[in-house]
Amino acid sequence: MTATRKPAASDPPAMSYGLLPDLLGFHLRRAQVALFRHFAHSVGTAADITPGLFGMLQVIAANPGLAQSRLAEAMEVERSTIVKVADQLEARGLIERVPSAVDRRSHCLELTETGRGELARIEGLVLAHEADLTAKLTPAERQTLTRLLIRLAE
Amino acid sequence: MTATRKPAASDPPAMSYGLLPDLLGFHLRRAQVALFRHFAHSVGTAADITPGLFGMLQVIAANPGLAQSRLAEAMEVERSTIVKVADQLEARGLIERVPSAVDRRSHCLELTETGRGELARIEGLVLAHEADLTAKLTPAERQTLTRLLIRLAE
DNA sequence: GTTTATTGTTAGCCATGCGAACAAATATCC
DNA sequence: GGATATTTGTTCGCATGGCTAACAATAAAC
Repeated sequence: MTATRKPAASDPPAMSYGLLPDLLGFHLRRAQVALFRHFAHSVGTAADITPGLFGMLQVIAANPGLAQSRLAEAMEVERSTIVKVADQLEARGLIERVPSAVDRRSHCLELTETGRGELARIEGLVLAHEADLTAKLTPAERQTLTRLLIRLAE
Repeated sequence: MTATRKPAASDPPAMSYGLLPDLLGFHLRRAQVALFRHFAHSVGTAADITPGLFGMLQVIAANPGLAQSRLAEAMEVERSTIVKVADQLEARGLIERVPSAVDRRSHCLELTETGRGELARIEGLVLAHEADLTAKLTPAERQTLTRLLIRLAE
């Protein structure tokens, strides 16, 4: 006698995902959705920010005076996409568009004082979120995962 | 004497990503963008389909007669999102909404003959895309990556 | 038989992204 | 030096993909 029980008529019909479990993209997507949800719950409730905007802020903070076009290249999006992002961050007082001293076409993105403070606060939340999320993995596994993702992406 | 050369004025100023490289979400996103691009180039050009729609088709094919609400649960999206997806797939002749025999509210999603043929063709393209994409990894690494992603997502 | 829940649908909204077109400013090239 | 290209930020329109809220029809629960 096996451990499998007789299926009852009331059983939810077992769901099949077909080929999907064999595809990396399926698991990549699920992991990302899980991460987004976790971010929204742990960081988003306390700071009104998304992973995307946080990434932009990080790069702006790490490269003072960055022109919008450079940011676009770094984030691998179009220049026109950056306009909206900069509008948002500027409207919230986190960054400023400072006219470049050497090129009158370009705007240098700079964190404001408010922006610096907010970013420091958000970084704490993000690091806590990261620690919480990866608590399921050992440090070695975490590193392995990161490395494999990098190799996949390049 | 080290191997570092004297930075010239014409050098592109080295870009920093701040904290981002320490965050799993950053690498997850990059990997996904890379995968989407690869999918678009290898599958999308030959079949006019996206990873999302392909996933829906897979689940419909693997669960004949699935009601829209069940599909929504399986894909973890809202019922209303499925309406648009089903509209698209139906407009393209790949699936049909068959009225349920036992519940006059629900529509059972079924592949059409065309849909079956198309899906078979697309599956070939997707598997080739997958093989190509993961050629950078050994089979063991591929499996490790999948397992770690699953553990992260649950 | 009345109330509650589920199903599919519509409508409107938001976020993220792209592409095309544009004017201003800068580079390049004879 | 002056014509021609290129770069920069911007706007506008569009597409995708997702959400919520409301609704009518139907089914289930009490």
